[in-house]
Amino acid sequence: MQSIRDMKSNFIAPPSSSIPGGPDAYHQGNIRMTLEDPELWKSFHEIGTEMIITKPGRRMFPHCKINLSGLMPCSKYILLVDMVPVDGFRYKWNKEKWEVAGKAEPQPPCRTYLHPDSPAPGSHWIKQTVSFLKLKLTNNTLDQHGHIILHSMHRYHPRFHIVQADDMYSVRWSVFQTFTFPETSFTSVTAYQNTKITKLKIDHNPFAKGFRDEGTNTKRRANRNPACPEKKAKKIDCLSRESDEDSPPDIRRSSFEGYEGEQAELPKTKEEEVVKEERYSPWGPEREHGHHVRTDSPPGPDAREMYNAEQLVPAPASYQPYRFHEYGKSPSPSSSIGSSNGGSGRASFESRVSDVATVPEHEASKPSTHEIGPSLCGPQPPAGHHQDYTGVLNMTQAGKPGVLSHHIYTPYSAEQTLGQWSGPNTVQYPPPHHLPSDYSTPAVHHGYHHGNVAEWSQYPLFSYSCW
DNA sequence: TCAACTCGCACCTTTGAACAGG
DNA sequence: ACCTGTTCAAAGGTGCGAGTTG
Repeated sequence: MQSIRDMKSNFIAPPSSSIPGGPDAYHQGNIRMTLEDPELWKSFHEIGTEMIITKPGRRMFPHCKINLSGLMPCSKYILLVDMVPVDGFRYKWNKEKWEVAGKAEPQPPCRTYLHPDSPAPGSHWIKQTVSFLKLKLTNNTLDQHGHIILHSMHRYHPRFHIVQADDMYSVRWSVFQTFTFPETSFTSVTAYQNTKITKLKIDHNPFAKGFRDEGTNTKRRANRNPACPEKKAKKIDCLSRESDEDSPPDIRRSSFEGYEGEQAELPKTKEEEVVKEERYSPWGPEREHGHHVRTDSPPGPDAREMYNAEQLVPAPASYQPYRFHEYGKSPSPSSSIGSSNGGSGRASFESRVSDVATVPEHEASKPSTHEIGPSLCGPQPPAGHHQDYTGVLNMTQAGKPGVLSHHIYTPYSAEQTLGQWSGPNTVQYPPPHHLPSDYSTPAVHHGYHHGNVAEWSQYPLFSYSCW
């Protein structure tokens, strides 16, 4: 596995002491996140996961499911997911393999999916698998449902963020821990390109049971079966034939241009397996240049441990510098990242100063309409007790708590308006002010009650421009 | 011409309301 | 009155394939 900072090769390697599990592991670094169904993910990843994106929104399959440990049972946490471009390219499926088809399109409004249970005490997250089943992907840039907007034929990978915060407002004072699982990377498509993926989806997704060969679906199968035109024959043929020959990893890899040369060794340990898996991942090449960072804690016996990117603010900034370098592209409309914060942000990043999520100062002083109690292990509001923080948050990063830094890094550009927040009932706030460098101000709780948890969870927590 | 995309379809699971029984 | 289990219909999630678009 790898941390976010390793996704781009031009990131300066952080001091080893900041690496999770290192001698100077951050005190919150004992939070562990493992991916559920790693084998399933792996089987998809080895072929080259594709995720359908549609206008109304499409669920992911496999779903993002994680297990958490190391959380403080009484403290509240917020869980988030966003999608990060893996690279700056657009792809096309050409003759059984993915090829680069040019530069990536300008990133659509980036959105972060907030887990419906957020915020919830650590005990809540620990006791069961956390599922992001309802997360939906869309290619509709005007989407009003809060789905995550992606471009088709681009590669993405989900990032999981866990924030210790009583509520969305105190996120400002909280430390992000960001986790990525390389095997969850995928190519967004409007129609499946690789028939192997189609087959895997049909085999494993219960909703697609009707398309299984052994299924009872006689009508449709009769339709799609032989005497079929070339195109159909090709598909069906591939389905049956490829399923027989798609086992060897090297053959699988051959589907991906530029990856044939990589050879993987059999894993000796779990961690080796992680690295190996990346190597024969069809989407691994650029990561070969990165620095693999070991996980904070040894991988669990049953689930593959993911690499903890540790304290990285969930932000496009993690890949933004890469883009700037690569394309010399103006970072606008998030250009304020570069302009308002200059290189300090990056320096902060590079120096592995931990990140603090903040809300704009003016938000912190908003009058409270719903006092939020402390995170005591006393009576907790039900998991469904949520407030409406829509449009409130603007993220930035500063120093590690207790080691506050003045390097303000604003992946969600401090100058960026929150106007991109979408969805009905969305509270529109004026553009946030520049984030203060003084973080000694105590957090102020705000209460904007929102009765509909599910509804709220659909809205982007951090809607921002990636470029 | 063709790749990417949209849409309607059939098939399936999930969900929740209604109901019965203890 | 309350709880539990069952049934059933509606809602919604799938991939397929034909048609559309640029």
